[in-house]
Amino acid sequence: MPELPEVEVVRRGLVTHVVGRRITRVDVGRERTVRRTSRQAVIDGLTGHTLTGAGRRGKYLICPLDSGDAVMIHLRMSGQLRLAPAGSARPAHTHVAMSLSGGEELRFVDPRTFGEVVVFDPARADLEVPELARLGPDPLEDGLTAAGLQAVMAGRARPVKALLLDQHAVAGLGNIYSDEVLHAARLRFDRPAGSLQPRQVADLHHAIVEILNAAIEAGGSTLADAQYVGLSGQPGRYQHQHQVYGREGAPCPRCGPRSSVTRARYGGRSTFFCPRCQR
DNA sequence: CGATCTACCTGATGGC
DNA sequence: TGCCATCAGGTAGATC
Repeated sequence: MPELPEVEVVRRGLVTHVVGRRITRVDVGRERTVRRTSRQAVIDGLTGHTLTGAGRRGKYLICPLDSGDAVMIHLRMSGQLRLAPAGSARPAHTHVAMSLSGGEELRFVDPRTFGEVVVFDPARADLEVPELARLGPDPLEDGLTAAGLQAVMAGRARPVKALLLDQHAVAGLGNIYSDEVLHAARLRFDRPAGSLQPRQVADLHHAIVEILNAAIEAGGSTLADAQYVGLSGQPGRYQHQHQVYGREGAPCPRCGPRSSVTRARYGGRSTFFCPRCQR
């Protein structure tokens, strides 16, 4: 599932392959993908225009257009952006297809249709994409510091994992990376956030930055369901470095055979941790 | 404020 | 072979 590293890999792909190329034609299949506005608004907002950049905040892609508008793309659970030769067979669940000058097509493919494509006026962002303003700091884009993380955690009774997953607290972590980060920082998912010692917050901050950067370097994580691949269809490689996520029953990489990775249910989702070294 | 639940949606997988 | 239940999880919103 796309979290910050996967979205960042896609963003970089857009910078390399899409920014600066004119969108000559737009097809919108399923209306649900453009539900925020309308089919026509997305077609009109993109056709004949060019992405002048590609930005990211948390898991949101935000690309300015030469019209003065911007396009926001959120992959949610199963969305993919794929670049392919024009005229090649479109994958199932291709909901938006943008023909680019130069003969390729940028496709938004999303089996579960949770994802979104929105063209909006940045001057009206508060009205049209209000969630962007509510995002917490992006650990990489906004230079989140240990002190900044401390401010997020301080005095909170909520489990530390709940805060890591809360995009209003910190933007970009999802279920996979929050489990990995907590393992690296030796913290249990259900530790009250406010109970962390300054040293532990510093460790957590360090783990967040290190793991997100390492995952980006590795091209993101592609799980068995292959829900995430990059712009050119390339899978990520960071799943091979996962220490706990999806590894129930395996020996803890830090404790060895003395402890095995345990799966718990937290907030309706799977949580993987080592009961020995995470406290 | 927060905990918990639900909705949204499809595909893969496991049990029988 | 099919059928049904379950799981995957990002985010918003309702409810207590």
